[in-house]
Amino acid sequence: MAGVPSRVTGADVARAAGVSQATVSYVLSGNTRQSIPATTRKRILDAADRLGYVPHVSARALRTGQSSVVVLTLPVMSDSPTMSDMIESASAALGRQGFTLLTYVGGERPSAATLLASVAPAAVLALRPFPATELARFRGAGVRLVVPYAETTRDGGWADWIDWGPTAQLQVDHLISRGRRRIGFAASAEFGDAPVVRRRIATINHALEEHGLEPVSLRTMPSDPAAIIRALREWREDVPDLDGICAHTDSIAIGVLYAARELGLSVPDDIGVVGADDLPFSAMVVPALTTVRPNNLALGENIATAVVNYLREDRTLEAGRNPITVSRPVSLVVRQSA
Amino acid sequence: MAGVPSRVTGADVARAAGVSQATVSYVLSGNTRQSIPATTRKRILDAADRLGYVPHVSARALRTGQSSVVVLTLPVMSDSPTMSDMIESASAALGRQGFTLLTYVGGERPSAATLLASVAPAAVLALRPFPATELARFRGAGVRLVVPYAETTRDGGWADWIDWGPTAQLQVDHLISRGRRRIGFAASAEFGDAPVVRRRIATINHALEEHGLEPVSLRTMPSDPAAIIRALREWREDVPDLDGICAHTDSIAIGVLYAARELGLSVPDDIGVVGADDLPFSAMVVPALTTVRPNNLALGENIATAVVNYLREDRTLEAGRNPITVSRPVSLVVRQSA
DNA sequence: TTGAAAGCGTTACCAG
DNA sequence: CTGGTAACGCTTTCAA
Repeated sequence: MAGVPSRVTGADVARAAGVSQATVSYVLSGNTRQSIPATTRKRILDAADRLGYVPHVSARALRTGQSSVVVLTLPVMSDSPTMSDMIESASAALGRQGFTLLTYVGGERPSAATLLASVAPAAVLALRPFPATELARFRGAGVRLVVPYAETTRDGGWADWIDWGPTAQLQVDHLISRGRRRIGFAASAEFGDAPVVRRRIATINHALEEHGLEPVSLRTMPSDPAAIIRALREWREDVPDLDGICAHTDSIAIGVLYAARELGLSVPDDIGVVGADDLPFSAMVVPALTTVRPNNLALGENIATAVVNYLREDRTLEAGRNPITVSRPVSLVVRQSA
Repeated sequence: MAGVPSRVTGADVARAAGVSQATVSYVLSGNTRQSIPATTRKRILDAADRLGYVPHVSARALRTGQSSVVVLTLPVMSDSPTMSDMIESASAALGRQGFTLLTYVGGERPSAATLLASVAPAAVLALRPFPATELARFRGAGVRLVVPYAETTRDGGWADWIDWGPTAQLQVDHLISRGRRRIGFAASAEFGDAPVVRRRIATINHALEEHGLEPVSLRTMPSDPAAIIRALREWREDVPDLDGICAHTDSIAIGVLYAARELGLSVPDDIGVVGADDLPFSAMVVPALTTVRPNNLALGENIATAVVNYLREDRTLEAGRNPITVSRPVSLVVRQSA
């Protein structure tokens, strides 16, 4: 029979090294307030290594009341490289600061209970605001920071996070500078009217107003090819002078390009299209997509920095106060579609 | 001053409900071996609710030695919907069984230490085999299952996992049935010669051999548009009769389609291309991509089931033994590219 | 049916 | 500099 190889504990190491458990803890947890002679230290380190000692996280967390886990909750594991890159770089940056980023993918929003029943995160990052009741749960469980994605909710959810303004600004400015007068926003069904979307539309409208142009025409694009064609045709019927489209993502933009071609419209002559994300495909479609390229590595690092600062400052969670704002560096990539 | 709102513990609930801490534990942890009268139970539940009690996972884990966390480690947060869908459905299925799936994105492979220093997972899933030393670490930390992605490594890593055979089989069978005689495999630089890749090539070669055809011609495609064109031109020069390409992913396939168009080649007349993944874009490119569509929801559920069964059976980790094999249901989607 | 109490593996105070 | 030892919050055995 296999038999569970019972765990090597600090006491085992102490016995092997001929010291007390306390001394082992001082050495292995890197406590600097207690000086330990090099020879004792080495004896302990050797013994720990030989025995294959692995500290018990739960015991440590129980004792210290601290956790090094940061959980990012996502409703779906998005398929955009933007999200991927951002997560990668945030993960690396947090790792450098001694934290571990773990991503939870679940339903609309994971209930606080689900998360708390499994890990005891130091911080929780989310794309949507949490209702006040869930915030309270987190606080009660010792979670020190919860950062929903954007905008304050009526019931006291957290405020701002990633700043989407510049993305929308670049899109609309470019279209206007190319002489477009009637701008539309092609939204994604996936995002509904999430704060992200509202923020971008607000930015666009602000720019349009400054130029004395009509407010943006909003349209949600489906994902089925035939449906996209229909949607664009109807959009053009409803807004005949529509001549510039800001797409929520490159995926949406590519769908619009496809539909335009099928409808016999010329891009960019009849209509200009600007995407957002700069997907690998976007350079290969015909016409090549003009789009907004995010610096996702920088974004991820900005997020990590903001989170770590908050945690280090030991601020407590308070709905609607001390909002975190993370800048999202972007640049315009001009190709052929606008 | 804010002041850390000290945590509500089981003792607090016991005091409020006028019972002992033990009784609280029986009720709140759903222990069935101990019967508790409905009135006492209700009193405890009410008190817990009123006080906002959240059980302390670390304390529980320390006491029970069990964890409900399953960690999936990924070298990069892949941007394919295949991976996304799979993770989503595995997460949901594991959730139904009382486990929480958390994804860790890190470097090549996270060192076991990183993971273990933060969470105490019940199981770890990975895309690449772990070296024996890391496996030992996991075992020492009480991790009950570690499942690398594919094939046994020389130093005793784990064996098989997801079965990629059928995907390759559908690709090559389709090309052969359409009269292609000289088949190539367009690989992705991202995957190098990962087990996944070797497995697929082996399957293709097996099929080719059965039909008395030459072994597959392997080529790694770059991601830069100009480089892709160059790569395809050179490939055609080296293998002039190349008339069918199995691509590792739809992304790769779309790159090939793009290069073929730029080189004045007709797809499918001069060369047939079959992708794998069935990305949303794949139906919209010209010519529309013939591809292999995975049933990712089923895949995710299969993974969850396999993991839970292992955990429930309480098997211990043993390199190279008791391999998990998860089937990956696929179907062929015939469009225009082959 | 309830409760007292023993521990799970750590950390950190305080005496030696 | 080192080592007892008291928590941390929970589960579960054993007695009442």
